[in-house]
Amino acid sequence: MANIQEVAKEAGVSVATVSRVMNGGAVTPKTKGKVEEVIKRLNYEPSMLGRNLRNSESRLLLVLIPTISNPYYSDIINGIENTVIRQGYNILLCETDSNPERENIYFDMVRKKMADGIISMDPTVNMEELKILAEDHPIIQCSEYSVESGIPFVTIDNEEAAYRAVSHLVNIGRTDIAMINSDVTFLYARQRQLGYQRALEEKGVPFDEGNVYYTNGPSFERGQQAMRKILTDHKDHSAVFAVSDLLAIGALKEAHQLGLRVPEDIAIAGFDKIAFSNMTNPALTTIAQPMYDMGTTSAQMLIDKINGRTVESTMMSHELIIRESTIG
Amino acid sequence: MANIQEVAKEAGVSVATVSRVMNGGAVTPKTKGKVEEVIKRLNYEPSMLGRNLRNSESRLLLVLIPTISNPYYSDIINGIENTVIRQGYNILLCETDSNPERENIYFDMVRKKMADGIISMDPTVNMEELKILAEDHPIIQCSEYSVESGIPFVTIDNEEAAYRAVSHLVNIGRTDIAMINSDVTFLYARQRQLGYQRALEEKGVPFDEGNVYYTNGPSFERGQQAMRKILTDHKDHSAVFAVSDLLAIGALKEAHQLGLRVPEDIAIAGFDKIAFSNMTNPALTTIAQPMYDMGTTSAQMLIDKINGRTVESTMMSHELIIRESTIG
DNA sequence: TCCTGTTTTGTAATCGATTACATTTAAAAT
DNA sequence: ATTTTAAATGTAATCGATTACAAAACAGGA
Repeated sequence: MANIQEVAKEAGVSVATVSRVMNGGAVTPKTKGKVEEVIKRLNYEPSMLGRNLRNSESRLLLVLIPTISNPYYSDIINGIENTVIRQGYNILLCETDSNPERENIYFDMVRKKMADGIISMDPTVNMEELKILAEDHPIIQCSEYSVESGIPFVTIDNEEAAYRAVSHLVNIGRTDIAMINSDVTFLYARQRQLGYQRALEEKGVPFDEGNVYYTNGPSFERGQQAMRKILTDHKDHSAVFAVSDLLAIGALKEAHQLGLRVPEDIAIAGFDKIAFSNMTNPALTTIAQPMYDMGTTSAQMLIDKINGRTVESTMMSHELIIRESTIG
Repeated sequence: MANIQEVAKEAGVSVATVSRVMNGGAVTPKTKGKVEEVIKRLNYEPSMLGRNLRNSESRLLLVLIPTISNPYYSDIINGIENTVIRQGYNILLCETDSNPERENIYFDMVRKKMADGIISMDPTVNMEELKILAEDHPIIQCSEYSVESGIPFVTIDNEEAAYRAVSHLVNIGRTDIAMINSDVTFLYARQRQLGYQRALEEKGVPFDEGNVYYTNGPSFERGQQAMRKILTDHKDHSAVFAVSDLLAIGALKEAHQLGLRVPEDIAIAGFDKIAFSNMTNPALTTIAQPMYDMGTTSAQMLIDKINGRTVESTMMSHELIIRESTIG
């Protein structure tokens, strides 16, 4: 592997000239041609390590997610990726597994200059640590956020979205609605519960804490468990609102397993519009978040922040997608 | 942000001594304590950029996948991640979108020393380019591979696995089996078709090319399309073998949509045992690959290769998981 | 005390690029 | 032809670590 010195020597010029040829500096067409010929002949590829050290940047951005197995993140990541690649950056997908140790490895990468910034989408992130890190390094929150942290964020109006989903259930005549929530330590969980509550109270249905079933994270299995609990409680719910599609799909599976028809016996609505929400039978009513745009927006915000520009938190729009699981 | 120079000056020692304190060299307990105090006080974090340049390594490994939205990869990636992190590496998840341009960006990262090696899981990878890259850089193929490339690989016996799945369908009395294959430019697709063929012929059912439905990639939508075609061809198939769970889940959805009962009217088997294969209704019969182990194995192979050790290609075991979609 | 051998510490080169500044070369103006 | 001005090129410092080698400090033995 040739380096810039060898190219310079072979072409009979200085390293500065080679560098200029590479980066579009002022060089005579003649020398440029000569150098380019040598570059091609020696198969020279400039080392990013040298350049990065000199420029004290890595052009690597971290994207923190709790797990890649939740398809919720895939479109957001797509948006991020397309945005940053166009500007000469790359992303490192960081799966924390909600493990503080793992998380710390990634924080360390930023501290040690191996990454230029972070987009955090991890609801389980250690906000204290993140806040401290944000004092010295560019960080953006996407989807899940904390206002008090002072770290810019991109999100949707969770409360309003949940309100709309639950209102829709009420409007099709299902007032007896159970809620499958995840963990109220997460802001989105609290916000969506508020929306659920508001929709019910507005229709004169008193809010009953007993109708909210909390799970330990938004996974398929937890959705199954919650649904089993709901059905064995024998409260005759005619609808279920789950705060995530994975939970809803789990609930759907369990309802079928226990011989119920969806939506005839029980309607189910999810949240997020992950790809799989359309693959179930019946297809799932859900809330669509502008995933891709949330990705591009947060990515651009991060790059702006890296470049010293000031950035503003953004609230994005959402949409209720009515499908088979709540029709009838 | 303090650097090693400032720490050295502040502690009244040389940079060499600071480096030794950081990396466990020989230092007097007294100096060690003094330096550590300064490190803590100045909040010093050694820059990886400097170290990496000096050591000409990045300790970053690339993992090439066509798309993160295919959950097939998540467990493999988990295995890779756990293995490499323990050895001081990190992975960069690279989504190529089957786009040669994107792919080239990642290849460039290796050429430019921003990554130390590659685990390729992308069936659409440009094998010519990969082969050339492998001459100068450590590369391992996982799951999808090419023997002729000479690049070490980790895989399962696709032909045998498909043979078992199809034999199972025959054994439950369904000899009239359609196959939903992806693209035969992929080795796994050809191998699984061979297994399908062998299972049929062994039971005296002649192979009929007309019963194989090719799709443009293993996605849910393609599975739906293929199933629609199968059912409108009116050949009265009593079973479908799909080469991937996503295809099978699409087929399942379409069968339901068209009013068929699974497995009573038509049995469906998939391949890969992705998490969602258990969330459908009915749950999907499928082939389990030792995903996590494939991840750890290929990761260790890559690290071995980086360290100049010789590595051998590995064939891993698989398992037929019989579930509701083929019972009855 | 002096010498030897070992351990600790420091000096300076190195990794591979970029870039400020100095110098040379070429073009334009007189 | 000479001076002025602009463009091209080169020299060397720099980014922040590691490490070979040199030098200094210290211990033990005579």
